[in-house]
Amino acid sequence: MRNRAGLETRQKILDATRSLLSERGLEGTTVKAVCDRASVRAGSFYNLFDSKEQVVMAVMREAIQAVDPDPEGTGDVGVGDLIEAYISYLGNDPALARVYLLVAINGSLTDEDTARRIARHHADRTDRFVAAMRHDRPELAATEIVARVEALLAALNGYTMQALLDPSFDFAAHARRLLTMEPAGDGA
Amino acid sequence: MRNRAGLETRQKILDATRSLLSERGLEGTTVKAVCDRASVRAGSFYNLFDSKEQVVMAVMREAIQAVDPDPEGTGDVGVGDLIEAYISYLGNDPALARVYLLVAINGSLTDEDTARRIARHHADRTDRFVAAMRHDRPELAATEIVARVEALLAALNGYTMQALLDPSFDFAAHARRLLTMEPAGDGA
DNA sequence: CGCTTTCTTGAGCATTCACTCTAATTTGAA
DNA sequence: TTCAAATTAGAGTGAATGCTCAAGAAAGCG
Repeated sequence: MRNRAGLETRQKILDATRSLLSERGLEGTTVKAVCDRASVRAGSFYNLFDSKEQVVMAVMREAIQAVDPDPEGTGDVGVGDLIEAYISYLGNDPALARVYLLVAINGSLTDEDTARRIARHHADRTDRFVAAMRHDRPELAATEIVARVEALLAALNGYTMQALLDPSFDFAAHARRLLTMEPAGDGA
Repeated sequence: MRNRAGLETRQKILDATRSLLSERGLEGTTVKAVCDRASVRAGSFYNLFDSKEQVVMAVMREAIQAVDPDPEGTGDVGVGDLIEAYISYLGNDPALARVYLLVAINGSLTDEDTARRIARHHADRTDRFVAAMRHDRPELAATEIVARVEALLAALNGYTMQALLDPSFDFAAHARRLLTMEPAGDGA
């Protein structure tokens, strides 16, 4: 093993970047702050990463990956399972969830690649939820399922945002309640 | 009228700041960029505003105000009216909506005052929607109404975020569809 | 032990940032 | 027309940013 030390430093930098992004946002996450928190000098940073942007993107990819723990191939997953997985993820590592929203909204304005990445992830997530709802409610029409999933995910994202803004917000309870909601057909 | 010129310049600066925030986000909105777009020199900027933060806050207050056009005192407003108002606002001036989300998520991390302002606005908006839903469905229990409004607003915010990320997203159609959704009581 | 590769250091670079200041210009009341 | 206040211009400040680089320390191989 030739570069163990380098890998350890790399991890320290990633950890520092993730926590800083979560605590202070994009603007507050400077290379100096990252280096200080990681106990590393600027030279080491640029020995392992080409730019600040590259680290931020690495953390964001980490966040995207984590948003929905991968049930890879499991066919009998319901919407409830996906929601529960998301709840526990957001409870265990709120930092990553914050980073996701932060970088999505900020990065998408300036960086086209980020915008595509986020869009792609959202499409994948929608597909996953659609499959889960088809498993739960095989009697529903395809378009109906998509519409419900879109509303569900929008609400989930809205609650995530709220949790980011207000730490005392009970995300789990609100998220679970979404499970009991469904279209009435003809509304008020 | 002693300071008409100053007022015009002030407006030019506010317009430039709003559009820049919407297009490039907080980081991309520099004082130089604002001055360039407003065709004004730095000296004029600081003659009218104390700091960059002050202009950003002014635009944000504008955005908060605009998010829900004020029906001030009108008692017979339904949820549908509020949603339609929001749709037309977001359609007519997407820049302000983007600014709102942007500053809410970024500013709340660093600035405590912004965080309070956003929280307060969210509470007010919730109250408005609760009143509207009470008008539509007087038979529902208070707690039930609050729960539905919370889900509705979360979905609305989620869709807003999506519209910000993807300009081709049909916000109006999705927002209107939320009107037809309601809890099933006992879900799947 | 020697020797190459990998890693770290930390001073320092160019650039950009928000912001200041003085002098000049414009404005509007008298 | 006069004059003072309001407004603007634009060079300039210091601090902070992302990033570079030459030199040395540490690590792993023979």
